[in-house]
Amino acid sequence: MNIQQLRQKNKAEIRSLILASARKSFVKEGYESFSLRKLAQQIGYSPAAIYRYFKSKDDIFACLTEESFDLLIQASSSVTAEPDENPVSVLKRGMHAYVAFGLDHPDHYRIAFLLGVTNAKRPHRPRAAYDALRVRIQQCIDAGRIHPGDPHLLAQSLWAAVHGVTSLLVQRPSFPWVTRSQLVDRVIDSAVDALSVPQQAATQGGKNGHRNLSPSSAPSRLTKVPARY
Amino acid sequence: MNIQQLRQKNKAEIRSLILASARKSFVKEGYESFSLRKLAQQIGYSPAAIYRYFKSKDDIFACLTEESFDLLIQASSSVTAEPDENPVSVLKRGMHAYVAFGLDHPDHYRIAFLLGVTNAKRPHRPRAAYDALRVRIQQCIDAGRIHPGDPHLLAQSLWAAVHGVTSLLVQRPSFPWVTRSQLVDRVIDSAVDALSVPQQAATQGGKNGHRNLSPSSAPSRLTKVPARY
Amino acid sequence: MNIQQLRQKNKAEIRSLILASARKSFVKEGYESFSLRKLAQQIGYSPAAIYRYFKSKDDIFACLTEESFDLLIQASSSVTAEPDENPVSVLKRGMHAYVAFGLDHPDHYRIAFLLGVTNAKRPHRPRAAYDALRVRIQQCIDAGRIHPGDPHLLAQSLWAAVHGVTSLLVQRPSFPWVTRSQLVDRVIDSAVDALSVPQQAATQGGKNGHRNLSPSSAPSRLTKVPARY
Amino acid sequence: MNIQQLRQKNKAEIRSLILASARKSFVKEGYESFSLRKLAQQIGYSPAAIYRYFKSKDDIFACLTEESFDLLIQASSSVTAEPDENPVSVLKRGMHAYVAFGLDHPDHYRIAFLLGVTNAKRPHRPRAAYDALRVRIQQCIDAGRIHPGDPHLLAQSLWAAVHGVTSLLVQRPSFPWVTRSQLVDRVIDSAVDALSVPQQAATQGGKNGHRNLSPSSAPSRLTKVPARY
DNA sequence: AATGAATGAGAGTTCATTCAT
DNA sequence: GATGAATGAACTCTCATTCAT
Repeated sequence: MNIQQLRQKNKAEIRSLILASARKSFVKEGYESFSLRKLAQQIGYSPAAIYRYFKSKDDIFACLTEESFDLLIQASSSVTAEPDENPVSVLKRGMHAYVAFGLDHPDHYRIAFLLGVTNAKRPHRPRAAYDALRVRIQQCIDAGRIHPGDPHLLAQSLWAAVHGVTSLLVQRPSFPWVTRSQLVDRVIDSAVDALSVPQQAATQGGKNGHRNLSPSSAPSRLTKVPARY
Repeated sequence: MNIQQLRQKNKAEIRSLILASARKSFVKEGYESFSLRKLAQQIGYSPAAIYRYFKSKDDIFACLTEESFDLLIQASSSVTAEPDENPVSVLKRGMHAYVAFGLDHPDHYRIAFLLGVTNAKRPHRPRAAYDALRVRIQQCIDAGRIHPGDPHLLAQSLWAAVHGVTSLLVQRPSFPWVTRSQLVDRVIDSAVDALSVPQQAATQGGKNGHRNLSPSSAPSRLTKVPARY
Repeated sequence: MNIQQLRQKNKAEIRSLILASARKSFVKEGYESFSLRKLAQQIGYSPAAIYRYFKSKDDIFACLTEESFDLLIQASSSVTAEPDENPVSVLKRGMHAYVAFGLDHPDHYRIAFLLGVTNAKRPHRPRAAYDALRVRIQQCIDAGRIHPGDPHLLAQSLWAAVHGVTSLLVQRPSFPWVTRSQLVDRVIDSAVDALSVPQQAATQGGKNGHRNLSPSSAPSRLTKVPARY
Repeated sequence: MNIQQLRQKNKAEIRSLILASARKSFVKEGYESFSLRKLAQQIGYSPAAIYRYFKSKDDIFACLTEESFDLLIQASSSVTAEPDENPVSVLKRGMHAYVAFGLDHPDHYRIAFLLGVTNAKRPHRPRAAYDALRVRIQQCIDAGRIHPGDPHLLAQSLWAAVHGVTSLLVQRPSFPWVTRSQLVDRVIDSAVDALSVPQQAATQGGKNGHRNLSPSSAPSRLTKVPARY
């Protein structure tokens, strides 16, 4: 089995194995019924063995949230500008990457945002993800594509948008949502376009330039965000 | 009869007391360290006494989430159109009421959206709040103030916006947010205005009619949402 | 309902009602899950109300066993000699009455013999039933129908026989027993006949006078024990 | 291997220790006041430690009754025919062994027959003991020593006899019994002899061949059942 | 006569954690 | 490096019982 093989590996990998199993158990069974014993059983170890790799249960949780944040930050920072790509497109692609990460890894997103706070005994860093956002906004402003304004305000409002759609979809999977791509596109487009300086002549030929409320396909084409949600 | 009523009233009050204390403990100490014993101690009862008012711990949680949802729904539904008020204003005021409720009662909001899902053994109803939103959007569309489109898509995108800003502010209180009213206004304005049919001539005399990104004061003036956040 | 009507009655009857319900609950659900609360609920009273009628839970149990013994004694003592009935017949009828009581009221029998002992804090009286038996045996001896011997030894051996068959049938109802009447007849006949002075000439014409091992129908005819088992 | 065996042996021994203590506590204090906590205290363990050896309280009870039945069956099956021993003697010795086991191990007998039923959630097996009895009876019939008849009827009647005397003596130790050996001999002799084909010429010279009601010493001499009761 | 409210005690059970091996 | 054994603490929950009303 996978587990047996992994058990032969080194410490770091076993830590990862434990964390992965912990995350799964934790998200699936909820806080109350998560226990080190069950975790140990799932990975084929004795409960005591876990203490070779983690100081305590809290330590596991801390690592769990840390890891989740790292991945989230990495996912949303990994978006870099393509040659000749306009900064608004980069901004939107970053936001799509953020959402995509949350939808692709709901366990990580849940842990990072649902439990990381109440339980955390040391400060965590959603900050980094936010900072990347703010930098990209500033670049849009500098390029004259977004109306000047407090970059913090703008970044926070965009963060609210992506966090809102992500967390709703992740936490209420059984709600009768419209298709994920429609919803995500709409949220991101609304949030960004509302801040944008209209690019009347070039991009859209319509005389009044008002935004089209049917599912905007443009962002999907521009960005490389997989259409999987 | 009088006695019976008194007793029932008393019982209901004690139930409320227990629920209030439970909510506080629960939100403050988190799921793991919440226990009936501590709860009982906090309200000066023996652990066994609680069972006169609630069938079990799960029952307490169920009541907790139910109550929170009821209040949230009630808060966001309570907004009704004033005479001659345009439907977009009503929509925005409803969204403000939603956010205001979350910020005013963060415990309720946390319980409704953080734990209501993972833990709930019976389906809950964020639905009602969403439906109110959808109806208001439809009224905007009917009035020609919002571009026609799938009301579900529009409602869900607005919900994402208000939930995003609310949950971020509630869950990350220590983050260096801009002022709450600025952020909330911006998020709501962006989300709604992005969907709106421009009212060029009448409301804004500027030649290009683009929205002003400095804190929009218009909605605050129009709506009666208290400026408490 | 029956319960409602009974509730109007006097103290003694309510005591009986409680005892009856207690017996049923107790025998059905076993010792471990029997509780005053459930008992109270079953009879439509509050738990506290029971204390108007019984001092404690132990008191209820004491009364329960006492009552069972009383009924058992009464049942097996109620057999009296008919005119011209020979004493062996009376003896057997008494034994049949004992068994019949146990089979007809398994709850009473169980309580009297299964739990009355371990739990009893004051001495109980299976004695009376035994004494009746002993007296009847003595009458048989006096009539020359049973070989002389220690009446205690004889009585105890007969008691063993009837208790054995009764308790097995009562406690192991799912065992594949032969028909109850066959088994009971056989046990009583064996136990008594083994002590008896053969009545060769009159009753059985066979030269060796050995007993017939096919289901002896004679006792059934002689006695008035209902053939219900 | 050695270590593993030692550990297993040790584990088995501790299980036995726990079971023994449980049996004693249980029989002595009765069902109601038996608890894992007290049990743990008696054997010098923490309550939680017991769960390393038994899955639950019910598991302990199941093992308890199982063990008791095993021993009872083993005890009564262990009687085998000596060379030239007549089958009636074997039958009686088997019955004596049954009673002797019950008297020697009253706790086992109580658990097997008092609680094995009410409490057992899975069917238990008094059956095996009964089957051994039936086989021995059949051998007596085949040898012409017992009158032909339904072996089930005969076996059940004998079982009633031995169970009756055993359970009375075990459950009512304070009753003024005659000496145990007298009573047991009488019960077994009556039950068996009543079924037997008289062996007039050889064994008993008396012209009427009637059984002697003074304590039959014959079985005691023939059998090897210790005269300990 | 009966109840609602309350409690102290205790039940079985699970947990995170330690430590000798 | 890993385990078996063990524990103290805590859990949810039920119980018999009391007492003011």
